[in-house]
Amino acid sequence: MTVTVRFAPSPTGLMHVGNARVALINWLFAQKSGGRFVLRMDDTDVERSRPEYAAAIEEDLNWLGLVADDKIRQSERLDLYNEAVKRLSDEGLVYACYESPEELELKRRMQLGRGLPPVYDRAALKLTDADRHKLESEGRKVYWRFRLATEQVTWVDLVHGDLHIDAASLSDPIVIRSDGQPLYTFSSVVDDIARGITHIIRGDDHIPNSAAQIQIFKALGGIVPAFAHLPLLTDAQGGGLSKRFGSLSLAHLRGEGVEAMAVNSLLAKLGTSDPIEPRTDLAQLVTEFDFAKFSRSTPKFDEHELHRLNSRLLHALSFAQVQSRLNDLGVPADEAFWNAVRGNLARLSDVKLWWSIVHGNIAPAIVDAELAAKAADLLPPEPWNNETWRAWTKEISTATGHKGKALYMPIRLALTGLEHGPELQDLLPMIGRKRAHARLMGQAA
RNA sequence: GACCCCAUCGUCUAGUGGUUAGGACUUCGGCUUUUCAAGCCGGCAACACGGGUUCGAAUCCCGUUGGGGUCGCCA
Repeated sequence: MTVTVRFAPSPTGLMHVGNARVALINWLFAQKSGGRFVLRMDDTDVERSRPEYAAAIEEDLNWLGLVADDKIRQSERLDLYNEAVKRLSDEGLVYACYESPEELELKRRMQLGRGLPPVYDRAALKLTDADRHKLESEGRKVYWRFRLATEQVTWVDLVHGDLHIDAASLSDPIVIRSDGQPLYTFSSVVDDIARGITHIIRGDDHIPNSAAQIQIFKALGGIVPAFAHLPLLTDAQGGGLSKRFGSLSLAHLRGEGVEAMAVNSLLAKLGTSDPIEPRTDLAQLVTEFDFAKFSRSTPKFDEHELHRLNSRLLHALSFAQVQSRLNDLGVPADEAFWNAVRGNLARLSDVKLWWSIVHGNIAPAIVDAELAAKAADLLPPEPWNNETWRAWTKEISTATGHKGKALYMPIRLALTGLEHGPELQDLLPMIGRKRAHARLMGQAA
């Protein structure tokens, strides 16, 4: 059977690093197994789902490079769910209930107050046909629950190993709301069967769901897929990631100039035994992927680590890998320039700054006018090459007696206007004699 | 409250009864004649606690503590 996985976001908000990690790992596993990756929009919650979020999620996924082999929307498949419910209710595995949400909430509060687990008491199971008619004639809306078998549900999880949940500790899941809308726990299983999903890879928080869903898979006559429950990411303080939702959204990170491959590299390696190192393409992440490398404990996601990784990634990018994007930024294709400056980039758009320092017009920073003027004087005639810098600074040193930082820093400031930057040996020939001379004399050039 | 998951340097982890407890990131120091980056060399830094089992425990068992998750007509 071909491996088939799915990423099933609900389009109720922007993708953040936690969702992205689940999507990535699904995709990597599919690639590694020569399988398929299905994108399923879980948009059955009509009140919260928004088409613009669905579009944003797809945009984020494309940015990361996680292209789906197949796309489905649950809102377009309601008939499928209704038909499945009909089948199960004929078999007595799904039953009609009539409590209002408020009544259920009250029941839960009372159970909690008595120190009991807030599990549905199955009162509706005791209803007779006459009771049901009466309730319906009173205008009560019916909703449907799946009747869980009281058993120990066990499975071998790809990351956790043996897992077991006592179904008695779970409420019978609601499969159809009183407004007729199917609910996730159920519709998800129907689609997983319909699409032949072989592996469900999702967050740890779904472990209790999985127990109920395994029973639904069996009730529907489907093959129970393998499960992999990934430990949820926490923030650097160990708290839930949801608090930082906004700033950790993919859209936000992208806006900050974080590379897609920096995100992919971190998310693929965090919580695994592999060192966290930048990878410039997804193919390498695919070959390195293995569930056996994943730890069972919750890793901390550190935004600073992402930014450090982003810098390291940029420094390692070859000219060929960025050429077209440099064009998009309006920076002419120049391999020598790229190789000179890439080690100083925190984000790709920083190249624009260096391009203007080399070829544009900037104001120099003069801290030692006398030294700068002398240096301008000693500028050799062009053509220049990588040896020019060494020969020139040596002459300045002999002429002025300056050396070390006292020699180099004023010149760097005059030439680039900045304290930090690439090797001047590489930059100087690109800046050229005319600009260098003007800047050393304190003129913008 | 009930149920589930988890516990090794600051962080990500290796380790499956006998190791000087290893690596990566961070950090610190040094080298590469200035800065930044990269590279190399070196240093600091961990088995949550308490009981067992055993000749021997980071490793197996029990308990405690701590952290995370779930208990929705959300997904």
